[in-house]
Amino acid sequence: MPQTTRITPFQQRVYAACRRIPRGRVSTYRWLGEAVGCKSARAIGQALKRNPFAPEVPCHRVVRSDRSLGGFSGQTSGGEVRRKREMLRAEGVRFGPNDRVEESALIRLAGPQ
DNA sequence: ATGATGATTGGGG
DNA sequence: CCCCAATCATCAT
Repeated sequence: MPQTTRITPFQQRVYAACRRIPRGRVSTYRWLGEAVGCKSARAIGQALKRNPFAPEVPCHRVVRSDRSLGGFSGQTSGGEVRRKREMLRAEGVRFGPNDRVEESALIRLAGPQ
């Protein structure tokens, strides 16, 4: 059983960066990592997966580098991911062919370096 | 401390 | 499509 209540310093940094993604736009696991000084996009996914502040911390606005949706609510495919797409669409994010976020929706957050 | 596990990524076949 | 190595916070031993 994971300690779902414990928020690590790393998670705080990731959530703080995630909060800067405006409505109707999305960023990527990789860019979020750059904004926080972490070279592992997977580690970012780990933190977002344990996000207890959704949707206040908009973890649904983070997608893969190739602009495909990526995971949501602990799943990499299926109904949860489908809802992620719907939430984004409701916020005004446009989608191109085969569930790819439109390029114009991407936002690269400012970070260190 | 050591090993396994991911909401990843870029590269290769 | 599939497989692999690199990456690193977390979790289980």
